[in-house]
Amino acid sequence: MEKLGRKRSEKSRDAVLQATRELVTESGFTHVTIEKIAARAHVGKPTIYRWWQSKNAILAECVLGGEVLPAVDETSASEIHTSASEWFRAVLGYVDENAALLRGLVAAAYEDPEIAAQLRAHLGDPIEAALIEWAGGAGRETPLAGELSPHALAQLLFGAILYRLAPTLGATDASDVEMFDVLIARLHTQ
Amino acid sequence: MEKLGRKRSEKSRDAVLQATRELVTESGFTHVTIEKIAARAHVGKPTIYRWWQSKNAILAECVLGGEVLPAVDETSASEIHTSASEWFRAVLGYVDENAALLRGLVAAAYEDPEIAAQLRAHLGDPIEAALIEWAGGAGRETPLAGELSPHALAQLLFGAILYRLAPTLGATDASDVEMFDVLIARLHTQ
Amino acid sequence: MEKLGRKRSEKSRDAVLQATRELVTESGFTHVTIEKIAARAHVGKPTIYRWWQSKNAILAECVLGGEVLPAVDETSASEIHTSASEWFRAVLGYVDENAALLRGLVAAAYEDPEIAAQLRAHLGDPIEAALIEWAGGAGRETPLAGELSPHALAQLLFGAILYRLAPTLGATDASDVEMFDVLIARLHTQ
Amino acid sequence: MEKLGRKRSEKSRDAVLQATRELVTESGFTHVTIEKIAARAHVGKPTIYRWWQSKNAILAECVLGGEVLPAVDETSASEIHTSASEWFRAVLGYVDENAALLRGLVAAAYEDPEIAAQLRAHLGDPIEAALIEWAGGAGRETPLAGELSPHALAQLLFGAILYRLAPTLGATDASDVEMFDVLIARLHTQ
DNA sequence: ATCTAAGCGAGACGGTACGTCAAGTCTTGTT
DNA sequence: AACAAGACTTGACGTACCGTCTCGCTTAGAT
Repeated sequence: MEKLGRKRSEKSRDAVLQATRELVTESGFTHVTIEKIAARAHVGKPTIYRWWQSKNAILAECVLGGEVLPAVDETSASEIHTSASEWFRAVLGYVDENAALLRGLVAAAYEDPEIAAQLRAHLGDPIEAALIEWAGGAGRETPLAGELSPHALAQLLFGAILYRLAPTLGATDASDVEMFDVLIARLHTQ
Repeated sequence: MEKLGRKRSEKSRDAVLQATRELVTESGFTHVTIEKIAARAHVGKPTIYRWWQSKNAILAECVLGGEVLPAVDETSASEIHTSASEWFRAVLGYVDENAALLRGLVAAAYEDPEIAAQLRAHLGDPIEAALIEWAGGAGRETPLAGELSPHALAQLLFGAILYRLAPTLGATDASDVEMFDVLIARLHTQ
Repeated sequence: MEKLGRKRSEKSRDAVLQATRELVTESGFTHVTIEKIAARAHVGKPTIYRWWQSKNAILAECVLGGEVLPAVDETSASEIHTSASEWFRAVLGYVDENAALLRGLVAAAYEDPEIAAQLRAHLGDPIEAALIEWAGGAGRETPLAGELSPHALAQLLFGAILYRLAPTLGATDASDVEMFDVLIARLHTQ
Repeated sequence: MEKLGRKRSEKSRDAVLQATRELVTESGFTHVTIEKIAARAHVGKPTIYRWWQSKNAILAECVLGGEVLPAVDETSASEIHTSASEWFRAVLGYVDENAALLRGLVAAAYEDPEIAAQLRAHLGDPIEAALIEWAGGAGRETPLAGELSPHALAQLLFGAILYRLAPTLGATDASDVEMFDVLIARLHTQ
């Protein structure tokens, strides 16, 4: 038995995501409503509810929809610090570009574990994986005596991103990158 | 010209704060409404709007109302690490005790700069002040070569608290304390 | 361009009007609130505000919604008095049957010209038209010397209805009909 | 035991009545609130509630407070029509001067029997008494065959006043006076 | 000449209803 | 069967007034 009826309209999907991006950027996630999204996207509300569970889910798909973070290149040990530093700069670049959207998503994550899980999957886990890779693979996951494990360092970096995203709290200057450079240096020192 | 009219009812004030604490703990900040607070506190809605600007403001007063963080004791240099470690443990204890309320407050901070400023004033600034104190006073505020400044370290610790508060993201285990111990060791090492 | 979307629910419309009729009869128009109407009719407040401008407008539609007054039969000149007397008795019957609703509507008319206009259109104008018909048509509209014009008589009868509706003021006995009989006799005398 | 404490402040009383008169004239009785009266009169709300039962009661005292209608002069029979006509003109003059206040009072009367009773006592009863006087005293109260009794005529005139007060409904022209002249002529004819 | 009880302006209180906004569901007709 | 449009019930919003209740402060007869 094959499926009957019309296929899902990609045009509507894209219009919804685009409208959401615009509205969040313009007025902040709090002031975005499903009704405004539907109106801006020329889409019926039932269409939205058919495909997304909540306003949070639309936002998550906006931010984390495609490929989010760059892959880690395999590099020689001598270039690790340079490569890692560049990689984290790219991460921060992505964060800054999507600051308004991510801010809303982070706010949502504090009340909705589902969103928190998606944030972890698309942001936290890749960071930790990259650090483990640089630290020398899974075998080195256990914390070094008196030093930070890749896991702990990932937490720290994720926290730094959360801090940077908070309005007023975090400046958007380069201090985070320098912090990271100092910390990453600890990873391999001995 | 003296103050005329009836005085503000402290009973109502306390009832509102207590009701908010209960409701946030029971169902999460998102599901708390002004109407439910008013009903639970046996208080009229206008009374709430007379004294608080928003639901966020009530929450902020709940969490940050009294004395929040312990003061830093003056200690001898030899005891710095012990003392700092204990102090940060106390901070985390406060955070864990008020986790549900703080989670809501952090979520609000991501959309409301006013709340963000209060969070910084009551949590971030005391942490930074303590670190500066331990680092040897204002004269040592500038970052040490290859090390973390007290300011950067405060950002890192605040970020760690944000991470710990996020549902699913942060575990409530002792790892943050250990992270802190490692980092604080860097402050004075040279 | 055709009409899109869902049609207006006649069920809701009828429920609102019925609930209003009941509530006005039970407790008087002053104590009727939109919220009570909505609750009794099991209808949302926005639905009410979508279709009616005010509480007054709902009441007006309740009272003046359908066919209000009986038409005037064409009758031979000899039967005019009998016929007119019967017709006015029917008018008073309608007034008495809807006394509670009309009382509220009249009260509203004194503060809201819109309601006053509707009252005139559905009650005053038909009365005047009937009197003109009995007086011999439009050609006889001008006042007879020393007598009452149909227009003046209509004002008098409308005033008598207002008086009868006022609580305490007007008795609900038959005196109005007799007054009318005396007055109508003046219309055609000579 | 005599009364202790301060006497009622006549200044406050007058200020309340004056403020009410102004507010009703400016915006209509519906939009007048106790709070606005208190503010305009520089008077506390409890002072108002201490002396008046309701907003209606304040209005009633505004309109019907002093001497309302002129007394009927004793006149010779030959001058009755002239005298009665002048008297009713004076009544209509009073009505027109206080139209805005009376309109509110009439609206209130339709929902509040207390107000209706006051209206009858200060307006309806004097009219009926005057008509009885002109008709030749109490002995002539019974209706004349085929004519209107003074009681019926009083109802008619009161109704005409109600009609004249209603917005849109009644014009403020002289037609009511002429109507009255025609009717009063019926009183004594035979 | 005090004392003291009531009246006073001001304004906060617990409530009720307002009119609006948005949520998520249901209906209608079109593609 | 999925779509755009839009009416539906529900429930919370923030505001306006209600009528009551403190607040200190007059004010004036009783002591």
